[in-house]
Formats: sequence, structure tokens, C-alpha cells
Amino acid sequence: MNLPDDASLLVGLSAVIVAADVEQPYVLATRQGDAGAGLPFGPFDPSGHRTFELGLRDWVTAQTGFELGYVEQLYTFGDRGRELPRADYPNAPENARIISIAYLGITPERTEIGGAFNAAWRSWYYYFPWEDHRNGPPAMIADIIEPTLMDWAGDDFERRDRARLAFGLDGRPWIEERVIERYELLYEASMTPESRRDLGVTLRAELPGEPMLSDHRRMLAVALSRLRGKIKYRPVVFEMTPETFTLSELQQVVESLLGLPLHKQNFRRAMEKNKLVEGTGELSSGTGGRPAELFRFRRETLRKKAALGIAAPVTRT
Amino acid sequence: MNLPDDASLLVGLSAVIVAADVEQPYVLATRQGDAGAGLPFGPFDPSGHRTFELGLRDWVTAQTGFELGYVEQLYTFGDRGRELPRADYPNAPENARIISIAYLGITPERTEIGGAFNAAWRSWYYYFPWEDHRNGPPAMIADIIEPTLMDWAGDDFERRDRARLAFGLDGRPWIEERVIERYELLYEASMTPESRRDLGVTLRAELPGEPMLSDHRRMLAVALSRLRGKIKYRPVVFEMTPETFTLSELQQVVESLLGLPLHKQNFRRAMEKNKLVEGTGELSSGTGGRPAELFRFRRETLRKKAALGIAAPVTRT
DNA sequence: CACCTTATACTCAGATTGAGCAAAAGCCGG
DNA sequence: CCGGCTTTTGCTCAATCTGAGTATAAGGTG
Repeated sequence: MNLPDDASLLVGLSAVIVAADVEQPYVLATRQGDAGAGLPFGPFDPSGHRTFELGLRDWVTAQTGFELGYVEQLYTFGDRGRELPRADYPNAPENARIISIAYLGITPERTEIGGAFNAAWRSWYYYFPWEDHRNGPPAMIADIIEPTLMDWAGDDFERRDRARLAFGLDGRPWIEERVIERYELLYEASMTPESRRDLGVTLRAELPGEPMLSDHRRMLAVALSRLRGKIKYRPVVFEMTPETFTLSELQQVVESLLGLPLHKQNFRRAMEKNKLVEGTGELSSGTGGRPAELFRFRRETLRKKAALGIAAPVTRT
Repeated sequence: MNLPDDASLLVGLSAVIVAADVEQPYVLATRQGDAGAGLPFGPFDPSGHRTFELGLRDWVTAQTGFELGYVEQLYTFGDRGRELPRADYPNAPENARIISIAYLGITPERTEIGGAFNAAWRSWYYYFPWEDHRNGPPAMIADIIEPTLMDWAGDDFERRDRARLAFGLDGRPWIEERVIERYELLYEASMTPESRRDLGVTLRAELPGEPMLSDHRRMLAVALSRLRGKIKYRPVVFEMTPETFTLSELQQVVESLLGLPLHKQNFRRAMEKNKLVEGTGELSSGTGGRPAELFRFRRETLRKKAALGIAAPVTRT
């Protein structure tokens, strides 16, 4: 059971760096090329880096020139068959195993990036167009995804059910966090360029949505899912907003992340109730209508409560 | 930036394997010794294991003789200074870096374990006695933790605040998921045997709660926190319960996990409303009072809804 | 059979949520 | 400078959910 102490095991750090504005949520993509872009990646250097997070911050700054704000570990990928970024590991043996520890990072603005690494901010929905339901479900779901998945499922009840649950078919609700399930379903059902690349299958249908190198689109899916979930019980949005903002702007940023339209008055009411924001007294002009008050995030409120939950009615007395 | 292809980077898999009954939540501890027990651990073998999860299941079964049910990745630990399990890596260089990918595993019952690995089921609260609030806050919080933490904080406002938030002092609510924050605070404030072992400090106070090898108690804290959070939006409890159970039994299992007392009638009502369980018609005797109906988990309900959230009022029309 | 214990049913007020109506307050074109 | 357009903001209403209790049912036991 003991391992041969050779270098067949390589460890890298991947970063899903996100930002968002009133229009779109963005991810930082690098190494743009014919086969798609990749996520920022760097080998983990145990002698230079005391912790993963420090290592990550380090080379993100080195490669892109800006500082990460919020950072959290996402997931560690290590399945056999993952593609080895040869350029980063020139001396690695042929069949080396590459492990990637993926982190989620958030920056408040889409800082300009030195062109050196061919990096660019891209909307999430460039890679996952079926995830944007701000104007209702995209037509491609009913037009392409549903029929193709049903064709793939045949009369396999399990598969049909998975498809229904993932994409909210047949009257089931669309659940915005199920990004991974959806991507994996499309991958399995031979609807993504990655399916062809990795499995050699012919595509069952042409689906919009750009592929990425290696399994980076899967990592991105994990990040979106985490963020869409987290936004509901931790005020991570404020890591992406400017210092002050109107409630409409805030709402639009949240909508762009969740890919869902929100109810304006009730969003406002919720914000007021949980006291996550406070008015500055200043007004924003140029809204095209009545000027809106500018708000800022109230850090103090963080202390108060944890997440709400589904079924844990605690006794008080 | 490229790494020397040597074997200074080692990868292992750690497992936090939990179970629970009406009385306690349990964790599987191995290598019981003078310095405390450890979590089950095994080197990751890239040539033998296609995925981490398969590798984990493999050697858990090999070491303990039973099959894991639910498994999920928890976190990857890789800070400098982590202790190298020498026995597992006899040939590793002196200053090798050890990375551990920790998994959470759940088994429905505390199966008997072959004594070969000196493994035993232990209550969580053996390691974290301050986490059990089923009968109100344990006295040690007011008697030892609070004064010692305040002593440690001095007039550092940040520290005082962290302590208050973590332990629910000065009228702040006790938030059961903050297991990690609490453990780290106690570690930092020199109140755990690990603080002495790792940092060489003298303990500021003797606090109940057994230490573990290396940073295993931190891993355990991560697992508890994850589980206490997850239980509220995913029906993971049913991975630990027997096939059928009374509502009181179910409630007691949840209480043992959360370390909190729940309101009986409302727990029942919540269970009925969200339809997670269904009655079998059979009755359980020997409750000491009126016989209770036996229930079982309704897998179908899983499909319906996702988690509830704090502030995402979606527009329906 | 009274009594103890636990299970189950029901009630009630207050809070929260989903949905929509309406007034307020800038801007713009005539 | 005024009516129309747009967006913000305030408010209402019913339905549902939640926290907390009270009351009844139905076993076992001395």
C-alpha cells in the first residue's frame, strides 16, 4: 500500500475568479485558443508556498496583476484521465497523475489584465447559456436540450428523471444551483464538445455554449453552483459590488448571478428587514426615472444570524 | 515556477466516518494511542485508484471491513507543518509536504470493527464537549471558556468579538454550525493540547475534550460543521437512521447531530409538511408511553425542492 | 384501575412571503 | 411648463409558516 516515492503525482492550483456587474456575471479565462480557454492555473510549489491560498494569491497576482479579495477552496479534482498541462510540468513522466485543487476567488471589479496570459473576462453564460433564466427559460432548453435528452434517455426511467430534475422539465421547478448536474448530464448525453474530445463520441446535437480546456468547464460549474447556493446564506454579493450602489443595481447583480428575475418590491423589503444594507442619504441620478438612494453594505450585520434552514425548529425556553 | 519532479509532495486520503443513534453522534477513530487517536487515513495510490472516492472506499473497507454509504469530499489540507505519517511513507524525504484530501462518509450503523487497526466509535462530544447543547450550554462555557477567552483577548476588540460570535456570549445566539471557528479559537487561545503540542505554548486553561493526532481534530470540526449545515437542506439524516423509526427517534438523532433540543410538536409538523417521511402503519412498543407509529424515509420527495434561502424572492409570473 | 409516560392532535398569535396597486420624483419632448 | 415616461419607493392583503402552548389518546405498571 505504500507508494513508490516518485514524481508521478503532480499537484496544481486552479482558480475560478469571478466578478459581476449589473449586466453579467464574469469569469476570468486564460490561454484562449482554438480548443477553448482555460482557467488560471499554476503548479503548487511546496517549498515556496506555506498554504494553498497564499500560493494561489501569489501567482494570480503574478499572472494577472491584481489582488484577489475573497477566496475559498472549492474542490479537489483527481480522477484518472485528467489532462496534464505539459507546459507547466515539462519533466513529468508520461502517465503522471495530476491533481488540481480548485479555488473560488472574487474581485470587486473587472480590472484590466495584462495581455501576457491572453486572459479575458467572459460572461458565465458564454460557457453555460442554458443557465440564464432572467428572461425566462432560454429557448434552447425546449428546442434542443429537452428533446435530445429524452432521445438519449430512451425509456430508461432513471435517465428521464435525472433530466427532468436537472432542467426543470414537465412542470418541475428550475433550481438554479443544479449547475453541475446539468453540465454532467449534457456531457454524458454527448451534447458538449468535451464529450467528443474526451470520449470520442459524435455529438447528439449542436448546443450553444463554449467548451473549455481539460475539465475546466466542470470546475466552473462547481464554482457557479457554490456561489449560487452561498449567496443565499452568506453576503458574498458584496464582494462584487462597488462601495455604494442602488437597490436596483444590487438586485440586478444578484439576478445576473442567479440567472433569475427577482421581485423588486420584495427584494427591497428583504434587504430592509435583514439590515444587510444601509442608505447613505445620497441619491443616484441617471437611473432614467426617479433617482434612487445609494446604499452600502453593513458589515456589522454579519454577526447576527446564520442561515435559515428547512426543518430545525429549536426550542427556546 | 516549474517544480522539481521529486517526491517531496505526498498525497493521502483521510476519512471522517460518522454514524449516529438516539443518544450520540459517532465518529470512527483509529490508532488510539497516548497522544490521542487519529482519523482513518491511507496514502492515495494513483496507479491503483481511478478516483479519490474509489480509493477511499477501498481502504476503508480494507481497514475496517465495512462499506461506506454516502460519501462526499470535505476539504483538502496542505499547510506547511502538517505532520507526516511516517509509517505510511517510509521513504519520503525529511521535509516532504503532505497533502490530505478529507472525505466525509456516513454509515447507517456502527458496525463492529476488527480490532486490527485499533479502531473504535467515539461520540463527537468526546472530542468537542462544548458542542453538545442538548441540555443547554455546557457549564464549561461559562466556567472555563468564556473567562479564559476574555483573558486571552484582553482589550483586543477583534478577539473579544470573535469569541462572542463563536460561542454565543453576551446574549448572542449559539450557532451550531460554527464548530470550526470555535475549535480554532480554542487552539489559538492555547486551550487545547494541540496548541501545546504544535506551538509549544503552555495551556491557558485545562479544557475537557480529547485531542487527536496531527490536525485531525480540525478535520473533524470541518466535518461536523458541514454535516450540521447540510442536515438542514439535504436529508442526510436518513443515511444514519435504520429503515424504520419513530418520529421521536428521528428527532433524537437530529438533536444528537445538531447538539440542540428541538420542539417536539413542531418537529413533527415540519416532517409532515415537507413529506420527507411516511407512516408504515406499524406501531413501535416499548416507548415507555403510548406506542408510536413507525415511519420510513420517502425518497421520492427529494426531487421536489432545493434549499430554502435567506433573500431570493423569485418572481413567478 | 389510578397514574405515569410518551405520542399525537389542535389552537392561536405573530411573523414571513408572494403578489400587486399606487404615489413620488426625476427627465424629456413639445 | 406640462403631460407622459420611467424608475423608485411605500403600502396593502391574503396565504402560509413559525413558535409556543394546551389538550387528548393510548400504551405500561403498581
